[in-house]
Formats: sequence, structure tokens, C-alpha cells
Amino acid sequence: MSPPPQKSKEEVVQEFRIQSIQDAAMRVIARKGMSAATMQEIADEAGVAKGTIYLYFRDRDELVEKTFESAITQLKARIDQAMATDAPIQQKLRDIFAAKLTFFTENREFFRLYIALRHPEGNAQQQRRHKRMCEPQYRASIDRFAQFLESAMERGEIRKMDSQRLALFIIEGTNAIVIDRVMAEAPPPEAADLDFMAELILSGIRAAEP
Amino acid sequence: MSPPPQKSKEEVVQEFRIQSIQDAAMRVIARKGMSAATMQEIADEAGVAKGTIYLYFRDRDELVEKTFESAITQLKARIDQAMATDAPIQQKLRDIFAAKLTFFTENREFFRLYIALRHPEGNAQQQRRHKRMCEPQYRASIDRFAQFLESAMERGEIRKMDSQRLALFIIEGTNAIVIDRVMAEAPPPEAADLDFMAELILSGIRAAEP
Amino acid sequence: MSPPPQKSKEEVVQEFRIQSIQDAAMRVIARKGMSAATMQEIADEAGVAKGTIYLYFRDRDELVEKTFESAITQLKARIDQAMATDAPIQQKLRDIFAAKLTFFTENREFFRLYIALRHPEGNAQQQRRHKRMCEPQYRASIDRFAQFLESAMERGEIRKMDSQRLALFIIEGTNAIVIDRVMAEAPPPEAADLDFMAELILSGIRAAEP
Amino acid sequence: MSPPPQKSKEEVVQEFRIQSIQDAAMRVIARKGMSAATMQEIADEAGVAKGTIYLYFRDRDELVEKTFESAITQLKARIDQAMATDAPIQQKLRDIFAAKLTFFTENREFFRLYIALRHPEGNAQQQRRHKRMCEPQYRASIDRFAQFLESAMERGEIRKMDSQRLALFIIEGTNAIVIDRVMAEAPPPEAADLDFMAELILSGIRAAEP
DNA sequence: CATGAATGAGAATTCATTCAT
DNA sequence: AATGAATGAATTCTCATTCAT
Repeated sequence: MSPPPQKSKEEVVQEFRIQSIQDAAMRVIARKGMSAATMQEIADEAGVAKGTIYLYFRDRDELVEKTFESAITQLKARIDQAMATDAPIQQKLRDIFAAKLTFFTENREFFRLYIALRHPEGNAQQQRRHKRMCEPQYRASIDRFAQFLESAMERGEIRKMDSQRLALFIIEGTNAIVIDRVMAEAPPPEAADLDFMAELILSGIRAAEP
Repeated sequence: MSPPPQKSKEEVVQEFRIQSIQDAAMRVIARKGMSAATMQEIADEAGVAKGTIYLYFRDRDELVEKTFESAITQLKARIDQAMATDAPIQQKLRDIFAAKLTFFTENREFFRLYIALRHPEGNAQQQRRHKRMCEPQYRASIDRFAQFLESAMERGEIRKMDSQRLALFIIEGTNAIVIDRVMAEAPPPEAADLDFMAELILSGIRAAEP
Repeated sequence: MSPPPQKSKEEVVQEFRIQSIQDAAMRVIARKGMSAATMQEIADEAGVAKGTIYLYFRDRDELVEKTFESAITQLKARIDQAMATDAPIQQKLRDIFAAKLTFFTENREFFRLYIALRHPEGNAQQQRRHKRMCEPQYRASIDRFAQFLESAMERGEIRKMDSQRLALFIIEGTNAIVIDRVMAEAPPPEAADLDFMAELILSGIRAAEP
Repeated sequence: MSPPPQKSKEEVVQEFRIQSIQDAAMRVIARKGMSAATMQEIADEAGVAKGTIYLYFRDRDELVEKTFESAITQLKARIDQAMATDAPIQQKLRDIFAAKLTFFTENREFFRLYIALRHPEGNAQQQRRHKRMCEPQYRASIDRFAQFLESAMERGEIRKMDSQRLALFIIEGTNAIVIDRVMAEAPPPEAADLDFMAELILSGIRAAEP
């Protein structure tokens, strides 16, 4: 037997630190927005000293970046799971939307990170960096969903269309409703919105032929 | 004869100044993002001194706010025009999407303002202010589009659905495609995207019954 | 007969302007203090445009300086008058104190200028300039009062003492009471304070020998 | 044994920092005046960075306020000590004046703070704040001295008079001489001025009856 | 390793002064 | 002569980053 890939105690502690700092960053950014989130507040939220953050992240930019990536990876995992089942298309769409909705509800604050992901701020250097690091993630999530749609097309479940365009449209359209739910005081029942979205996407809005 | 509503020369100059400062602010915010846009850079972009901005706007917040309002008013006017025609629903949708697309293409930078509009940053006070000033604008644009959809439902052009939800979904879905076009190096022909969106919305994605 | 020293109309207008700007400056400085008094507020108070002030005064410093001088000249005139009578010393002291009190009551705001006069602010250059222009005025007023005291000493009305020191002490001591009156909501009757001061100065506070 | 009231090392360092910043502030305000004293210059004088000041004082206003309070507390302590002895009235007055003189000579710059204390500047809000924080201090020092005078009256050492008025007069009159000494290039011997003031207050200026 | 005091570059804002009208 | 819009130097305050303990 080969020795199990054993994490040393130090590594475990290190990963724990990294994770709790990222979690703190996520909460603070969500609360205050990208640029109003200060290192001090993140440190306080994480219960560490400001300097400690710099032991694990080169600078503020890297912290934000890594925090993004980490959060997105979580979301991605859930959606992949929903896409991987054998259910019919309508069910799958519902499941995908539900995964998103659940994720955003559990991480209420995260949709702001998600938004920030698409619309970076700051000087040219920061934007280049952001582009290099984060846009591929977004692009990849579009691509994955586009592939999912394409295989549905191939299976004849949905008609043939430009899958990239379609993915973009659906993702952002559903985002809007998810965000609206998250911010609303009394959103409609979850099931209602899920059905609404799935049905809308599948059937469009045209009045039924008589 | 009633006296013509004559603007004094001073008023004209004043309005011109305000407009050029707002235009500059729009370009800079678009380039750098909400919070990285400095008064100095806006002033430089507008070709005036920093202090001059303060002659026309109380402070940075007011400048950003007024800039938002002004840009949104322009966009609103175009969309209203597209909604007011007598064309059949498919044509109208195309026209509305086209108005948006044209606006964002002409004001490439603006979509970031538009995004920022929905996702304000800053401290609690700024967020409250933003909420008070800008969210109603967004909400109103959703409402207008929802009403437009409702009258189409009443005319039997489209089937009955939750018009608010529908408006939200369509607006953000189309935004995504518009934004994608604006950022893409070589977007598909405009007509293709317009047709795609209108047809998608109307018919959904379900494969035609055999 | 030589032609009377006729002021041209222009000169009259000019003097009027200068005076009303100085009056305005006095009111504003009194209200806001030396350094919080802005040219804009002084201009508004005077009912002229900001630029107009610069037609009559080289810069802010000169305006403040001239305003001081002008006000002090008025005060000086009143005190000189009180010192010039033939009354016995107690009466004269009372009259001098009364002149000060009246002046400060009529120009409530002025005591702050008067204070500022003794305790200039600003950078080295401003302080040098202030020293050159304003301190002599204060010094001269002390000197005049010291001379008044000396002649009283020579007439045997008061005993011989260091007249400079004495003048300083009396002037500032009485100022304190005047200022207190000016700021108090319900000061004691004027006569009471005048008698108090004159008697205190003349007789001291020692208990009478039995 | 009760545990000794032990200051932690951090507290000691902190108090030292606060004190040296206040000392620097005192010197700079004295040199340049209330409003011309900039944070940068105070920082330079204290040998710290601008930002450091903000670690110990919320903002400029608080720094100035606390600096006042601290200096006044020192002065108060010395005067209280002089008032608490059993010496006859003439000696006590001399001691009180001497305490003031020593304090102002050691802290040459402070008399300007002291003056500023009575004559605040700035906008309405600053003036209100100043009134709330600093005027009571001045008022209290007058009151303490007035009480001292009243007990002397009750012991029959000095005749009965309005003690508040008297306190005011003496304090400001002596201030004038102290200030004059501090500014003079070659002031008379300290003892001469102390005798002069004590004797003047006690006996007044009236010529002795033959 | 962790800390948090200290730093100073950089941003918003004010206001004396100029100058074209 | 009078105006007041425009200017930009000067000032306050913030916060990412460093480094001695």
C-alpha cells in the first residue's frame, strides 16, 4: 500500500486559516461591496490580525480573487451535479435553477460577489489581472451550461439554437429572478419561481395556437 | 404670441457644463468602475479643474447619482418609443431589444453604470441614498415593461403569466446578450441576435412537436 | 480762499464701497472667527461680488488688516474723548470704561476682532505683516492710557507706579468684564459694573483698617 | 495586599504617544494659531506620520480639544496648589500669579491656546462643540478663584465685593501682564511684576491720604 | 507564526485669487 | 467697474501594506 496522501497538521491549520479568511472576505464584500470592504473589517470578521492575512495572501487583490474562485467552485459543483442526472430536460432545468437558488439563498451575500465577478473595477492593472483570473471562470460556467444545452439538442429535447447565446440568456435571466428573490421581503414560493422559469424557457411566451 | 420659453445664455452654458461633466463621469466610471473613478480623473476627462465640478455638484455622490439618472432617462426614452408603436408583438420586442442594443453600443461604457445601479457599494449611508434615488428608477423600468407585457397578454398576443417576473427575466436575459456583444471583439450581426432573442422569448426552447 | 478739499464723486463712491466691505468683514469675522470667514461670505454680506473686493483690497490679509485698523480708530476716538475731560480721576476712569463698554455693546462682534488683533494667526509672513501693521495700534492704545495715568500721578490723583504695567492690567481686566457683559444673557446694570471697576482700581481689595 | 494599579506596557506607550502628539500640537498651534496649524505640521513636530495621529484622535477637532483640556488641567493643578496654602492673602496672591507666570513661561506657547479657549472659531458646529467642551473649563477656573476670594472675604482679609466680577478682572488683568512678559524681549525681574500685581490688587491706585 | 502600530500615498473637498465678459 | 465662473494649491482623512516585537 502506498502511504495515504497525509496532510501535515500545519497544512490543515493553514487551509483552515485560508478558508476562514475567505469566508470573512465574502461576508464583508457582500455587505459593503467590492471597494468599501477594508482589510481591517475582513480581519475583524475573520478574528485574525490584519497582518495575518498577508501571510496567506500576497495582497488585497489576491485575497479577493481567491475568494471569488473558491466561492464559484462551490456553486459550480452544485450545478454540475444537477446537470449530471438522467431526468428529462424540464426537470433538469428546474434542478439547475434550484441549485442556484439554494446556493444564493444560503450565501445571500454572494450574488454581489458574482456580479462583481463580471464587472470588475479598479485601475488597468487590476482589471487585466481580474480578466486573466476571473473571467475564464465565468466563461467556463457559460460553456458548461452551453454544452449541457447542446447535448439536450442532440437528444432532441430542445430545438437547435446558438447554444452560447442561449446559455448566456438563461443564466442571466434566471439570475435576475434569483437576485430578486434574495432581496425581496416576501418572495413567492420557491417552487412557483422554479416552475415559472423552466416553463418560460421551454415554451416561450407566445399565446397557444387556438 | 406667448413669449418663447427662452433659455438665458447662462442657463445654456450651465447645462452644457453639467452635461459634459456627466458625460466625462460616465466614461470614467465605465472605464474604472464606480469606486475607482476619482474626481481628478473625471475632471481631466471633462477638461475642467477639479474645483469646477463642485460648482455644479455638491459632492462626489451627487455627481454619480445625477449621472445615473441622466443616462437612465435617455435609455428610458428610447425604450418607451419602441413600446409605443402599433407593430405586432414580435416586431415590438425586436424594436425594444434593438433600442437597448443601440443605446449600449453608442454608450459602450454605460452598461457598467447600469450594473452599478443595481448593485450599489459603499457604506450604509451611501447605500440608503442609492436605494432611495436609483432603485426606484430600475423598478420603474421593470414596471413599464411589465405593463407593456400585460397589455400584450390582454390583446391575446402572448399567454398570461406573472408579468413582473417575466419582465425581470427578459430584461436581464437580454442585457446579458447586449453586454456580451458590447464586450466581444467580433459579435454576430446585430439582426441575428435580435431575431434570436425575440424568437427565444416568444417560442421558448422546446423542440417542436413532430 | 483755497478751494475746499473737494471729494470727487468717484472718491465718495469708492470710500463708501470700502467702508461697506469692511463693515461686512467685521460682521462675518465676528460671527465665524478670523479664519472661518470666507471671502464669499464677506462678499455676500456686503452685497457685492467676490471679485469686487479685490478692486479695493490687494488680498484677504489686507482686507482684514484694514478692517482692524478702521474699527480700532473708532474705538480710539471715543476713549480719547473720555480721557480729555476735566473730571476727577474716578469719574474719568468710569467714563473711559463706559466708552469701551458702549463701543463693544454697539459692536458686539468687535471684541473678537480686538482679541484677534493681539493674537494673530497664520504663517510666518502673515504674522510678521500683522505685527508690523496691527501691534503698533495696540501698543499705542496702551501708551495713550499709560500717559493718561502718568498725568494723574503727577497731579497727585493716584500714587506713582509703573504706568505701562498698570495700563496693561487695567485695560485687560476691564476688557474681561466688558466681554463677559457682552456675552452674558442678563448682565448686571451697566452702572454697577462701571462703579465696581472704578472703585476696584482706585481702592484695591484690602479690607479697610479698623 | 491589593494589586498595584499596574499599567501595562502598551498603556504606557499609548499614553506617551498621546502626550507627545498633544505636546507637538500645543507647540504648533502656539506658533501658527488655531486654524493655521495643519495635521501635517503637527505630525512632523511630533515625529510621527500623519496617519498615526488618527490612531489616537478621531479627527482634528478632537486633537485640539484634548490638547486644550490636557494643558488646562496642568495649569489648574498648579494654581490649586497655590490657593491651598495657609499663607496670608498677599502671599497667596503672589503665589497664584507666580504659578501662572511659571506655567506660561515654561509653556510659552500655551497662552495662545488659552486665548483661543475663550474665543473659538470655525463653523457653528465647531463652536457649539467648543462651547460644550471648553467654556466650562474656563468658567470653572473663574469659579474656583472666586471661591478662594470669598473665603478670604469671610476671613476678613479682603473687603466684601462681587467675587465673580473680581475674579474675572484679576485673572484677565494678570494674564495681560503674564502675556506681555512672555512676549517681551527683556521683561522686568519676575519678582517685580509679582509684587506689582499683588500690591495693585490689594491697595488699588489711589494716592495715600496725607 | 501572529500581531497591530506605524506609515504615507492618494482621495475628496475648500476657498483665495484670477480674468474673460 | 463689476461680475462670478474657473482654477488648483492646500488640507483633512482613509486604508493597504510593512515590520519590529
